[in-house]
Amino acid sequence: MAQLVVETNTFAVPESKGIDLESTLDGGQAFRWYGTPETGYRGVIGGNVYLISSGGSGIEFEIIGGSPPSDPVAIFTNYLGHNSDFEGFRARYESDEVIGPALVDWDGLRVLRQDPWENLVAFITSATSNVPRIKLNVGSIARELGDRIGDGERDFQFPSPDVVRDAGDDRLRELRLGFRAPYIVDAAGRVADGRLPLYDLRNVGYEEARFALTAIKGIGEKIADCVLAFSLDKGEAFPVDRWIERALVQWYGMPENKNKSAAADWARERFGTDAAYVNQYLFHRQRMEGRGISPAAKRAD
DNA sequence: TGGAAGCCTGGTGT
DNA sequence: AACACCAGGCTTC
Repeated sequence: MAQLVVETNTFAVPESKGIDLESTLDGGQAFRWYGTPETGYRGVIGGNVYLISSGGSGIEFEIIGGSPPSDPVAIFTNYLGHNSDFEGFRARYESDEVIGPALVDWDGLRVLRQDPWENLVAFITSATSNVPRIKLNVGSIARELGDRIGDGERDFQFPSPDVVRDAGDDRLRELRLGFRAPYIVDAAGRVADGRLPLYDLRNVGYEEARFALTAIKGIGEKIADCVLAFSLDKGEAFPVDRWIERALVQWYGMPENKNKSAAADWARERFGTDAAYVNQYLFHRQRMEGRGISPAAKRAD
């Protein structure tokens, strides 16, 4: 079948100048990007395969798979998140004792605005897991249940909720999702038939949205807060894992006896709608320091 | 109401 | 190279 080839499928996004692709795309909030800062990153947003790299004047991207949308720059900019939110956060926290230095060291890190359904599945798979494995799991679901939209080994559109529901948990077990398989199938059914109005949760308050998510089996407070932060526009979301908990005690003097739930409340009280950005910077700093990667060393190479 | 065990499987370190 | 140990959590008891 003939396909119209448009030669201008490369776009520059000047307002994205300063965004660091490595920490933003491969730092634990999104799981479908592969590559390095040198080669650029290849991945899927919606029904398209993108190739992304950093240029002198901002991020440049090329659509290399799927039917090109009418306004790719708008879709891409939306995915990169709300830059105005970041500038406000930066202004409020550049003098903060803890976040201030992290803002200098990792100032290209942004909170993305992803698709809620795909993001929900990704974080259900995140339970007792790690980034490489989450990427493997999400990739398997896309490859086995989604439509091919490019010629690469990972160029598949993430399947819709009804397709995942109909696949069933035996199939997901085959795809090595383990004990998370029934959780994913259950969530898929709820989204597919509207019992969980996932996309509407962007338009309700944080508490209400969080309550709706945690009502579902397999979604506790941590996973809910990840989805709320990374795809449902909730600045108050503050996912607490062991690393974040440690960071709060170590850097902000939070009492050690708090459990994760109380720690999240403590942080939300303190950071308000900046909580999600604070969380992401704390998490990234902990993760990098845990790997012995210092900003100075990064700058040197 | 808090706390610990068990869950699937692949990454990580030795 | 193989083999423990354990992981960015949740539900259940």
